[in-house]
Amino acid sequence: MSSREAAGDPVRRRRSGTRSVTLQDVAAIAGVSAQTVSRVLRIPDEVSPETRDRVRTALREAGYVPNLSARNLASNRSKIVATVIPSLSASIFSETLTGLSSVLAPEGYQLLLGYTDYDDKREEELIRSLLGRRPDGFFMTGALHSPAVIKMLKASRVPVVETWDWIDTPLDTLVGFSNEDAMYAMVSSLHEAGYRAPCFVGSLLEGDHRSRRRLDGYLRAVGTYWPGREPRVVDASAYPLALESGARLLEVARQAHPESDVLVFSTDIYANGALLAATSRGIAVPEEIAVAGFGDFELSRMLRPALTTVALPNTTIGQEAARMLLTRMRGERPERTKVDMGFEIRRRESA
Amino acid sequence: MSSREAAGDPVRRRRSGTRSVTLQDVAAIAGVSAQTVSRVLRIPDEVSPETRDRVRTALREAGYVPNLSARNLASNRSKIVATVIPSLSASIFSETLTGLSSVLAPEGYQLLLGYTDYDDKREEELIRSLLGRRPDGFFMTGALHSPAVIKMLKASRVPVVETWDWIDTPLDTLVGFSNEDAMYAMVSSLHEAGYRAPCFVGSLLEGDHRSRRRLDGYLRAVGTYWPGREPRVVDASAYPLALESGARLLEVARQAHPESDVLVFSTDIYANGALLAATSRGIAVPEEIAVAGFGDFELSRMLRPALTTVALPNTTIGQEAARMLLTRMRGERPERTKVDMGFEIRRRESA
DNA sequence: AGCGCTATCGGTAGCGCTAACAGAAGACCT
DNA sequence: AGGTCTTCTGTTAGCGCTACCGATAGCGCT
Repeated sequence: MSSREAAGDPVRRRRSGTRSVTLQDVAAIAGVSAQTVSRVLRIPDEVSPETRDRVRTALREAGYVPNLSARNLASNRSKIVATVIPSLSASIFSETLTGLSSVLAPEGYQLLLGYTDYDDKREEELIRSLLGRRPDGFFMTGALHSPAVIKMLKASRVPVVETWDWIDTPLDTLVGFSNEDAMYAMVSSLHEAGYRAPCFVGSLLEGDHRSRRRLDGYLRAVGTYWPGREPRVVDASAYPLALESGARLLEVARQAHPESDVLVFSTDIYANGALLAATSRGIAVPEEIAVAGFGDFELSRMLRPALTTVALPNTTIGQEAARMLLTRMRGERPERTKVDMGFEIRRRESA
Repeated sequence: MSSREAAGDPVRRRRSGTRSVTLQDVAAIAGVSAQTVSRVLRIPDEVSPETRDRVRTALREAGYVPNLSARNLASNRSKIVATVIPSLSASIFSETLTGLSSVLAPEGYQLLLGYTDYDDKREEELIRSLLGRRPDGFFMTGALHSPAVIKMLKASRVPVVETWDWIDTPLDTLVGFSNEDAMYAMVSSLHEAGYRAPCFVGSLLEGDHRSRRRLDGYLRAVGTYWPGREPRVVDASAYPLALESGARLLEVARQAHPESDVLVFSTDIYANGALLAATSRGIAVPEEIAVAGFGDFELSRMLRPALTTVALPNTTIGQEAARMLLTRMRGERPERTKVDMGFEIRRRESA
């Protein structure tokens, strides 16, 4: 202001700024106030058609791109959904992400992605940094979290949807299925098919909660069908999530429990790797050893023998979770805060 | 309102705000100014040890989570790298993302992810919305973009790294390889191995630029080794990127060009699907028909026969691109703005 | 004692936007 | 005619943070 020329003139601060086009610039071109431009962007119906057109022309002419940080700060809404997955490379989650994004993107939400690498400590840091963006919603893979995580999320009052698991009291909402029941059902199915010596092969990694829940289901099934029997278990924690590991684990399992008649893997990746290795080495599946998986990847039904496995609602979990979040983000209460998406045993040739 | 009773009392505006802990709150607890708290977070060395400890205690006690939107607005840095990939489900890019993130995360950068589904129009909208967050850097898959995209990115003055392709004049920096040369090399290798009737099978989709470049390489090779010969090409655009499609395309290609002795697929996904289908149907590979792929997925070397394919620097592209961005985001000029990560022909049993 | 320096802290303006209010102009009603 | 209501636009005050500048105290040195 020129009124500050006088003696006690306060210092004139200059900040670099974005040096990109602002609402003010557009307003100047269109000959209206910044507020009106803002309205054209957010609630065009409340602006008269003539001004609206004029402003829109100015917007195009100036090449305006709204600064969402500023919008976020002023409106207290970020249009961001923070998304926590265990790993980028596990293709299984990418289907869930696709489902999630396909529902959220049309509503103008962006996904801010982070992965934990199955490490609880990393999850904690990740969530802290994601919370910094003040997301409108939180998508979590898994439903077992450290007290620190729970505390942070509760304190933030952000709508949260937990997925891919099943617990009694979710943080906020839950869209998933019971890994334990699914594995139990798998072993039941194998028992029914006549198998008598199953061996569980899966990650017992600290941070891989879903794999542990599958183990729980396996243990419970063994308790039911072979009471008193020491369960056969092979820990796969040391093996990366890759087909190659499945090949190795086939060896390890047959060494550790030669009497096993079926290997029950905690994921299709291992199972398919084992299947491929068995074929290469001339081990007959399912005659010599049967194989079962978890996840029903596309490869699982393409291989010969095709893999017996548990089909999971990969994509639909993402879509349903997105709908749940949308409801919560509108401030409404969904009819049900827990949705069981179920699972399905797929009996094929491998077992 | 009771607060406005007084005569000249200026209107007292109340905004809801985040209602979460702010710097002010922490400052009040620690008995210092907000500015000092801010310094403890950003440049702790400039604060005396005693105050620093006091502030840190207060930060913990209050459960402070910085509002990055506000920080972004004030500092004009977002610590966000916008990341554009064609598809979430193409596992091949997830490796690149892992590489990217593994280098950027330790530096405090978050990935804001978007995917285009191989659609140029969607890419444009996506980039506009990503730019709204004022990212510090831009990671692009591919190097061929619409004029509108180029204009927006140039205007934003954000460091950009294009990847997975090779062109003369990148927008800013480029970390990739030549899809055309790679495919040319593959066909050369097949020619050298004695194949005489190759057939290209791949997406000719408008937005799938990399696949088209592979076709270009194929066409050039045919021109070199079989001058005058009409190139055999099967358009796979209508088939989703899945193993199942490979099975179908095997049929289609053998129908369309029965005399082909080798099918050259634009991606390992199709190629592996074809391989699996051939095995199921008793078609001998490579005797009856040989198969070559592009990408070298893990499955490709696990199958029997193992797939002859082109190995690409999936993960290292991400890492190198991240380093490139870091340099540019520091405002420095990298020694080279174009880095060729190369490729490698992997001769295996399928061809 | 006075000077210049550094280390440490606080005050203030402003980043670009929107919520909340205010006001003008016309439409409509009694 | 006067009042009320609606439609449209502008003004103002923040949102939570950091850049920028100043102020103060303490230090070593002449």
